[in-house]
Amino acid sequence: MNNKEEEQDVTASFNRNEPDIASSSSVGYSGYGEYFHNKELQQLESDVQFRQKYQKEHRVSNPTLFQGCTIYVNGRTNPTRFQLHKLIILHGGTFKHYLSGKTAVTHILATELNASKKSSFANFKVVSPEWVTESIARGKLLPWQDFRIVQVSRLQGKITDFATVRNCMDPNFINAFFKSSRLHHLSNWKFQLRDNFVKEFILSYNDTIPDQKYVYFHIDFDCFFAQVSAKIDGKYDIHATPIAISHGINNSDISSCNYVARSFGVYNGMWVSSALKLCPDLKILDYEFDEYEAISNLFYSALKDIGIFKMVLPISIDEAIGCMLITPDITSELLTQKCMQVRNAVYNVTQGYSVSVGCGPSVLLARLALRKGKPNGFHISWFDTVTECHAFIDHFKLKDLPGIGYSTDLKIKEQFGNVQNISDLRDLLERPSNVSKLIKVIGSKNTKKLQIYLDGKDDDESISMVKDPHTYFQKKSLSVEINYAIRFKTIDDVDIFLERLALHLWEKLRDSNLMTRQITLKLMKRAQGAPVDPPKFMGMGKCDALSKVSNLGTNTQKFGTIASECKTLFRILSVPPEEVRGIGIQFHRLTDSNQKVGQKSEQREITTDLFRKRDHPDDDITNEPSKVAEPHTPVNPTYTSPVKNYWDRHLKRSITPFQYDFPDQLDPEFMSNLPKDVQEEITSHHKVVKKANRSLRTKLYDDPRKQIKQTQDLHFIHDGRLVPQLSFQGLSSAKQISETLIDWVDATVEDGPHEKDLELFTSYLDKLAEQGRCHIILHLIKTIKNRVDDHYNANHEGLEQWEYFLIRRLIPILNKAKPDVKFNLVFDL
DNA sequence: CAAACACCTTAG
DNA sequence: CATCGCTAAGGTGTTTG
Repeated sequence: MNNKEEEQDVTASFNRNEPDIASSSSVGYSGYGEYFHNKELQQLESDVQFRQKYQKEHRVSNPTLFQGCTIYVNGRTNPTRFQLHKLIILHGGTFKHYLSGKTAVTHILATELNASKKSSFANFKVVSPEWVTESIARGKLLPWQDFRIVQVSRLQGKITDFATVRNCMDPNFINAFFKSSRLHHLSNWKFQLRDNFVKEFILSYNDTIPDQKYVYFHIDFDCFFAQVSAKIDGKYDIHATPIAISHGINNSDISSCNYVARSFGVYNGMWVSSALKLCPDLKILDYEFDEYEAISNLFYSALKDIGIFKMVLPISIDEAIGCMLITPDITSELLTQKCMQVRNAVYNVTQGYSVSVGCGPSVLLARLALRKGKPNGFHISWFDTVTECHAFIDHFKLKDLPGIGYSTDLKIKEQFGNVQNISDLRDLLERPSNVSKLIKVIGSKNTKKLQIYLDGKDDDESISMVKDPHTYFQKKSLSVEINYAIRFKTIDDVDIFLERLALHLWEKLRDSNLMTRQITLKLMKRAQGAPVDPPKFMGMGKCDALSKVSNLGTNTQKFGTIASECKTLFRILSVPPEEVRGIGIQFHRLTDSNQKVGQKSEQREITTDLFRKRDHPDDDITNEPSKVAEPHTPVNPTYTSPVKNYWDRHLKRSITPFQYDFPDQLDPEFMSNLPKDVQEEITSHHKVVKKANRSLRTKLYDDPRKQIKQTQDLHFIHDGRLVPQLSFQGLSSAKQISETLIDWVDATVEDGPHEKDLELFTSYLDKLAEQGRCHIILHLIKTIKNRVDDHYNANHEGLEQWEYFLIRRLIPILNKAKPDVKFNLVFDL
């Protein structure tokens, strides 16, 4: 099995030998139990057949390694369950797909066990998959005890059971929440699938793809969660019992329900309480996230192994688009055959899960066909005439079109009255006046997209997904948000939580080898008049969404910078902590951190020499969070932060660009009357607020010494032309500007300069650069550099920021302005 | 008038 | 006891400079 070719060969023959039993609902069985029993027998038989065939083809004798072992694989493993299945049966073992059968399982393979699995598997030999691979490698059955999965809680060291996590200030809250959040899982799975796609794409498509035409197959599980959870639960017939997946019993979302339940009017997204009114017999089952992932892996490997797709585009955990190269001999018979082949392959590889397939000449038509094919079937939208195509599209509802959601649907109906089917919209848009009305309501791009869809064609986004999937699936932003169970009492709570949330996102940034240059903080604020306790337990209720971006001016992967920026942004948004119902952080404008700054261009490498004597790292990549905030334990239950009181006192007057008028200096008398720990609390808080408030603009205008003299519109002669005299902060003489810069550096050695000021200053230099006035730029940079050097012994964080600013933004301006100038000019500084 | 920004919408 | 309302991307309208 060490041989790569042999391994591939195994995969191919493994699939060929699966019994062809997937002719959808026509499988004859009288009850679930019997079906289950038959299914298992068939599987056993096929395993044995496969083993025999393999032995014959490869002339190997009867394997005995795992003889007598009946093995079940739990959760996500490496190698995958699919691969382990092959390994086990090829070496004489028996593979069990379910634990619910009568035959005793001798071993369970798992990488980790959660608390509930730990207790339910207590009487089994639970081992890691290495037991299988190592045994095969050594050619003998190794003692299972050496591969025993001891305790997961020891491995993870965290209590992530939501029931034991008291509230959002619990250090394990974020983990506990995400572990149970279906939406988090959906997003995360998508992230992984896209990531894998991009990685595989580089390997398998490094040759440029010719401008190919495809036939698209949109493949989607029928009520995925419901199917999988029902199979795990094992008690109900998915075709006879109404089933829904949800956490709770009352105001809890139904994430997936089967078609029996839908026949009662139940739908996804409905609360359990209302669903039960429609369908009192509805069975509510739990999520089985590990199993969803395992089945999805089988699903994707099945799609790749069929061999009819040039490319399989990941849409989600249970949904993919297969792209088949178009050939001249395409017939509807051929497409029919391919659809059935896909359905059978998935059914067999996943051991009994049904998918539906939609097939068409565009991504859009494949999607609409899928809708028609559901459930447990397929449909092909292949038309000879435009009229036929229009007729097909016309009978769908507006909301069936991708991109038309609840809100857009409503807007269109409000504008045009009751537009039921797409045909109604087609008729409306015959008149140009209606087209402009539609543009007013949903915008020009959306209108254009709709018009393209009316012809059964793909919009630009779908085209770019298909033509340039590598770019399309590349990550452009990273974010995290939690809008559930968020309840804060003090600004301190917020800071601690923000730090944890930032840590979560920072880890993703680090793991993806990325740096960010722009951070957004997003808050959900309890809407005016909304009840403090919303109908849904711990829910966010009706909220207003607020957000604020911050440009860092440099690419960073520094946890400290990121966390402190988030805290600053929170203060700028000025939402009282107790009104916060949701909180999120986003990173935008990402760059690759592997691409070492110095490598990129000769210029940068040389410019870093400017500061070489300081022996500083030349990028922002060193960044381990020094310590993760631990929760402050309240002194007593009625404890309210003195920071909040202090804050409230200054909340009344609001005159600055920011909503808070915070004193520049802390009142010493006020401070000295406070206990020491409270003093510290205020000082640290004050520091962050100071940064939020600090802006060179406001500061300078407030400062009477720096009252701006109105400069006359003088012009300097440069390069034989008249150029307008530039000014920075209303100051125009070089001397005045230098003084300002020195003050600026002095004022910001501790906390670093404010981004707004940096931008202001850079744009001033840019203008100078445009005019080729390098000597002035040089002079100004030199002024800053000298002043920063003067402060060097102070060892403040702000100095670092100044350095980065000089290297990253000022020197490039200089280089750009005079590319022919030798770099020793820079050294003349 | 382009870029930046805040906010909205969608999908699964 | 309840309950686990995420996240990336594209669009729109307004402000800014």
